[in-house]
Amino acid sequence: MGNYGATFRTFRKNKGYTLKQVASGIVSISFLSKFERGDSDISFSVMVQLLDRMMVTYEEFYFLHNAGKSNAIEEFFTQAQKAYVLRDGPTINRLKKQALEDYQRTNHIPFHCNALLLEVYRSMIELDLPQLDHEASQQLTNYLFDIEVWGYYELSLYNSTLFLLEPESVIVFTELIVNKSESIKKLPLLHNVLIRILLNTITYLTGGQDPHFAYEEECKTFMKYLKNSDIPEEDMYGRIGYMQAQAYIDVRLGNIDKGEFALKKSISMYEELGAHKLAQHSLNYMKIILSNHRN
Amino acid sequence: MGNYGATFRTFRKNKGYTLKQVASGIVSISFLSKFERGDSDISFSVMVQLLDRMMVTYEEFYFLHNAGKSNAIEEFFTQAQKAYVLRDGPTINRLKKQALEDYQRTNHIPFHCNALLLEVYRSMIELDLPQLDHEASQQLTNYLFDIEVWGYYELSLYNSTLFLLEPESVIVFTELIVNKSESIKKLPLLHNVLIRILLNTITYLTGGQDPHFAYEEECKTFMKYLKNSDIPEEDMYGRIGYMQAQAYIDVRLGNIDKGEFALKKSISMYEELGAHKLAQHSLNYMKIILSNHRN
DNA sequence: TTGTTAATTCCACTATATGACAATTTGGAA
DNA sequence: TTCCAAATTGTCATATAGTGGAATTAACAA
Repeated sequence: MGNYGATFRTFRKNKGYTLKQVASGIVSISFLSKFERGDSDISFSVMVQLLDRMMVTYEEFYFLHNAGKSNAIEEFFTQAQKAYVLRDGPTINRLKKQALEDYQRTNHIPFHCNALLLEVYRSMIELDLPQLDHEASQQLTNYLFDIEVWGYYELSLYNSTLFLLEPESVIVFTELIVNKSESIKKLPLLHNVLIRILLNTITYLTGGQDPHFAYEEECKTFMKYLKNSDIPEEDMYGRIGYMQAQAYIDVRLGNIDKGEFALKKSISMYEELGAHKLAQHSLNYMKIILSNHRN
Repeated sequence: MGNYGATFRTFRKNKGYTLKQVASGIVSISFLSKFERGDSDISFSVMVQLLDRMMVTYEEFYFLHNAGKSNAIEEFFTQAQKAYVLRDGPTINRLKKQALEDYQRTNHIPFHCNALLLEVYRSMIELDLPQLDHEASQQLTNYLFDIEVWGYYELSLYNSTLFLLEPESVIVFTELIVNKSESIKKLPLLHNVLIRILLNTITYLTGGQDPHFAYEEECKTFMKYLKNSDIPEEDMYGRIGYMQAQAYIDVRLGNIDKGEFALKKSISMYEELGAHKLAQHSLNYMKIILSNHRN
C-alpha cells in the first residue's frame, strides 16, 4: 500500500493547509484523514488532483517519500554511471546482482538490460579500456533494435552504452531516433537526452584511430540536424558540446588547427567558469585525438 | 476519474508489454485490463508500481496524458513568463481571470498569488516599466512571509516576482531560503531554482541607480554562499550568471573596468556559442548599468 | 480555567477497486 | 484455411476506497 498518506500529511502540514482546504471538491475530509493515517490507499486520479491542489510536484512528493531518492530509472543510471566513473567494481557488481535478481524474479527484459549495461561497465573497468564484453553488447543491441517507442528509459540506456556498441549500429540507432524526434523534442526531459545522444554519437564516430575518416557523411548529417534542432539558449553545456563536436570533425577532416583552436576555446571557457573537471576531461581527450591525427 | 487507463494502455502497447508482464505481482491481469479500458480507477500505489515496472517516468506519462502539457505548476509559470516577455496583455488578462475564478471557487490562496503575479505583470506591461502595483506586491509579500517550507511552487513564485518586491523584503526572503537550503539542495529541481534566486537577488540588489551601493554586505554574503553551494559543473548557464553577478558587484564597488571586462567576456561567450538572445539581453543590461555608474 | 469554533477522527454505510477463474478473442504455426 | 497457445475480456464475489454525519480533539480567545 506504500503508506503515502504520512508523506502527504507532512506536505499538507508544512504548507499550512487544513484537510478541508485540500479535500474540498475532490474527496471527503474524513476519507482524506483516513488516507493520511495510513488506514486506506487512495485512487491515482484523486491523488493527482490533491497534489495539484497543494501545488506539489510529483517529483517533490516522490523525493520526500523515498527519503531523498529520485525515481527508479534516474536513480539507476546515476548510480551506475557514478560507480563506473569512480571505477567502483564492488558497487557495480552489487548493482548487477540486484538487476539479475530482479530479472529472474520478474522475467522483465529491462532488468536484463540494466544487468548488461553493468556487465559492460564491469568489463571495461577490469580491462581499464573501453573494450566490451561482446556477448553483452550484442544482447543490448538486440534489445535496442526491438524498441519502437523511445522514452526516457530507452534513450538513457542507449546514451549510456552507445560507446560500447559497433559504430554501424550506433549510426542506425541514432538515425532511427532522429527520425522519431518530433515527439521527443516536445518534452524537455527527452529533448535534453536526445541532444546528448547526438553529441555522443559524433564524439564516438570521430574517435577512431584509423587515419581514414569513414563516417564523415553521417557526422555532418547529425551536426546539421543538431543545428536545426534548437539546442535551448540556456543549455550552454550542450552548446559547448556542439562546438567540440564540430572541432572533432574538423580534426578528422584534416583541419587540425581549426579544430584545435575551437577545442582550446571550449576548454578555456570551462576553466574561466570554474568547471575544472570538465576542462580536464576535455583537455585529456583533445590530447589523445590530436596525437592520433596530427601528421 | 481521469481516464488514465487509455494512456496507460498506449504506453504498454508501445513498449510491447503484455498485461501479464506488467501486472504480475502487482495487480491481477483482469483488473489491469479493466483499468485500461476505462472501466475502473486504480490505486495510487499500484499505479506507481506499474509505471516503475514499465520504466515510464511519471513526467512522461503525465505529458502524454495531457497531450503535451507539463504539470500545472510549471505550465503556469511558463505561460505567464512567456506572455510577459512578449508583452502579451490579452493573454495575461485571460490567465489572471482564470486564476481569480479558481480562487473564488476554491478559496485557495495560491490561486490568489498567481493572480497577483499576473496583475503585477500586467501593470508592468502597461507602464512599460518595472513599476509595480503596490497593493498586489504587498499581498504577495505577505503570502511569502507565511511560507514555512519552500517547495518548487513557492521558490518559483518568488523567483518570478522578486524584482517587483522591496529590496529589503528580498534580502529577508533570500536569507530565509538560504538558511533552509540544506534540504532544498538535495533535489536538483529545487537546487536549480535556488541558484537562479540567488543570482536574481544579486542582480536586483546591484541594479539601483543610487550612486551609493547600499547592499554591499548582503551581495557579498550571497556570492560567498553561491560559491560554496556547488553550482553543478554542467550548469554552465548558472556559472555564467555567477560571473555576471560578480561583475555587477564590481561595477557598484567602483571597479568599473574589471566588471566591464567580465561582462564583455560573458557576452562574448554567449555569442561564440550562438546564444544571441542571451547575449543581446546581457549587452543591453550592461550598457544600462555602466551608464548609470561610470563616473 | 471555560467556552466556542475549527479541525480531525470515528462509525455505519455505499460505491467501487480488485481478484479468481471462466469465456472469448487474437496471433501465429502447420 | 485450422488449430493451438497466449492474450484479453467478462462475470461475479469480496475487500476496500470513499461518503455523511456524529463524536472527539485541538486551538485559542475571554
